[in-house]
This record gives sequence, C-alpha cells and structure tokens, in this order.
Amino acid sequence: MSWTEERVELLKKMWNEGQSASQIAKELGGVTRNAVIGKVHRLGLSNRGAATPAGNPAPKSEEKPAKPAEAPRPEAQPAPEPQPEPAEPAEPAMAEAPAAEMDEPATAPARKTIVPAGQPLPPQPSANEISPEALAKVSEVEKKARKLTLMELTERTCKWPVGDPATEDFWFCGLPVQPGKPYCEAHVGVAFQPMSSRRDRRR
DNA sequence: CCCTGATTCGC
DNA sequence: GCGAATCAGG
Repeated sequence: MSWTEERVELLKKMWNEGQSASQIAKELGGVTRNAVIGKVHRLGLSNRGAATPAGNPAPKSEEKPAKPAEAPRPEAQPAPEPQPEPAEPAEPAMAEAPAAEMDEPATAPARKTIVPAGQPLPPQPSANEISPEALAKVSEVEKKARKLTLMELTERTCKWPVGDPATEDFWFCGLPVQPGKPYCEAHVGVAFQPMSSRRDRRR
C-alpha cells in the first residue's frame, strides 16, 4: 500500500479527530500503526488539534487544546434517564468474574426489551443508586464512543450498548476495554455495582 | 497485559 | 519517503 492522496486525507482527518494511530491503521488497512505514526510525523502534524502550523508561540502547557466547552456541572444535568419501567438495572455484579469468555459476538447486556420505541431508553444503566459521577462519566464518554456495530466488536472493545436496539440509533461503545472486563472504564463503573442496595434477591 | 505516540535508522 | 524496531510512557 502506498500513501495515496485519499489515504493521506483520511489519515489527516482521523488524526485530527483524535483517533489513535492504531485505529487509523485499521481503518486504512495495509498499514501498521507505526506506518501511520511515521507518516504523521513526516507530514508534520504530530500535535493534532493544537493547530500550530506556522511558527506560533506554542502554548507552554499541553493538555486538551481541542476542547472548548465542557464544564461538567455535577448539578447541571447528571440526570441519566427516566426509567420507563423497573426493568433490569445493571449487569450481573456476581462475585468478580462475570463469566468472561463467550465466543459469541453478542456479549453485551443487550436487552431485547419489547419497548414501544417511542422515547424511553431501556438499555441504559437506569439510574439506581450508582454514583452520579459514574453516570455522568458514561454520558460524557458516549460522545467519544466509537459507535461500533455488533460485528465490529472485538475482545478489546467496550461492548456497552447505547441507544435503542429497535432503531437505527443503536451502537456499541467500542472504546478500549478495561483489561479483563467487557466494558470500558466508564461503563465498568455502572455495569458492576458495588453490590449495595442489591439485596432484593431474597432467594 | 493492554495500549499510546515518538524516534531511530536501514531500506 | 517509508515503516519495523525500539523507546518511553499510561
């Protein structure tokens, strides 16, 4: 494979979108993440987002230059979602091991709830007594989600479903999973409850 | 272990 | 110019 203009453009686009080199490499195909990084450097766009092409008095601190507004107001609207029904809350918190491996692509908590696709969002973590923080983190992370389809999921992509499976507006988080877990950090936070207020199971 | 980008250097 | 190997870090 060679760096055609199209490929370079896609590279630039994705790089500036904040995609990682490996993700870009996968997307392009035929190249490794090293190739991507190498190209990125040769193109001279190593510091993405921080558009400092022409001799600009580079900012001394580098943090999140490409993030204009994002003030996590803990009291602004951590409001998750109104639960339509008591439904199924989170995931099996079990002990520690949620029966990890299943070669099935469908390892997600996808509920086949027959909800009248109107506006309720059943598969969400439904606000329980989970840390409002964790919930806020989830809604925040969903913006950065890779929005993968079922087939795009791998052993290392977060399998948290977002949206209504009955509509087109459905996808999987897809962010890097927490090693050993089926979800990314944010979703692990809501999926595995600290096992409190969970004793309704009086077997 | 998984991942990230950065650099080097033979090709 | 290219990218594998390596480095440095999370």
